[in-house]
Amino acid sequence: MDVGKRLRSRGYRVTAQREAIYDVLEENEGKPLSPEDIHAMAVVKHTGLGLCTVYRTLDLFCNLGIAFPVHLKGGHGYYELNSGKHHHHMECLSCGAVELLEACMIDDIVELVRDGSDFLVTSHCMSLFGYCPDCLEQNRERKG
Amino acid sequence: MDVGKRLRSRGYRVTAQREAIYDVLEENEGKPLSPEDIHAMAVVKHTGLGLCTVYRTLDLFCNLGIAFPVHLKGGHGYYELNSGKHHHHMECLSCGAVELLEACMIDDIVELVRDGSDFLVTSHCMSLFGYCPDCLEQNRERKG
DNA sequence: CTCAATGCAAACTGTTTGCAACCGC
DNA sequence: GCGGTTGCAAACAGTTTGCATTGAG
Repeated sequence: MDVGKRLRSRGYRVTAQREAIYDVLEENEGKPLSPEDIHAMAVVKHTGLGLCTVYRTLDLFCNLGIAFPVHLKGGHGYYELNSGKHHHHMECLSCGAVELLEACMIDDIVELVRDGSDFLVTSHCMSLFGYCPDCLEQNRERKG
Repeated sequence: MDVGKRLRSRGYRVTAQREAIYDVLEENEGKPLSPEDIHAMAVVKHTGLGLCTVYRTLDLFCNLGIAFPVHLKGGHGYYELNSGKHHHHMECLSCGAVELLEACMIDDIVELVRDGSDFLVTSHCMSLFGYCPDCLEQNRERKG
């Protein structure tokens, strides 16, 4: 769907900057880009575009469901003792509680990848996001 | 195994700071901590401990396989056009190339989670890391 | 014409680095 | 005592914010 419509229908203004940024995203569909990447490409389409506008626009696009963040290596650093056991995490969006997740389908996925491409997978990360029991309970109380 | 041994056997020195940091990690096994979290807890065990030492030690611990980074929400921001299609990524550790990965076992995992805990999963992220075909090829040439 | 959106520069946060003092081996 | 390790402060990178100006509706 047209960005202009999606912005206007939600009460946001359609500016040349936002269209330039959207175009860059569209031209690079399926390829993660940093704000700086996006700025570098979008500034060609709209001279004078500021980097902070890129940040603000990406934030808006994410809130509107137009874009979404991708979490690759190099995120904010959290560390954990390497107990040797393989596991993942579930993070509560509300309170930040993290629950351990023993389940891991990674072997199945790696197998699928092996059949479908020549990428050699050596490690991975996966996190689930949602709400922990405590927050769900509190939310229930507040409503009821 | 004892940290002291693991450090010494690799030629690194065993210091009170490193032991304090290791202790904090061990006491919080299974729980992701930020360098600041770790510093706050370790400075109690070793007064005067600097935050930069925490960073250096965590880096060392990761290289030695003693600790490992966990990638939760809030990492370096990459963005992508929301095409509505669900997918993941494979990132090449050598050149940074990113390959799209259609395979997703998330439904199976979510089901497992539903059976095993009361966490409500609303979203997730998963990335595989390894080497892309080009880098594997170049590496082969360099060796042969 | 009004107020959302922008560009700039400055502020802020998380992380890294240069260097002299320190201390494990 | 040698050289790896530390703490400090300053540097750095990525992101956010305050404010006057601009421009979409």
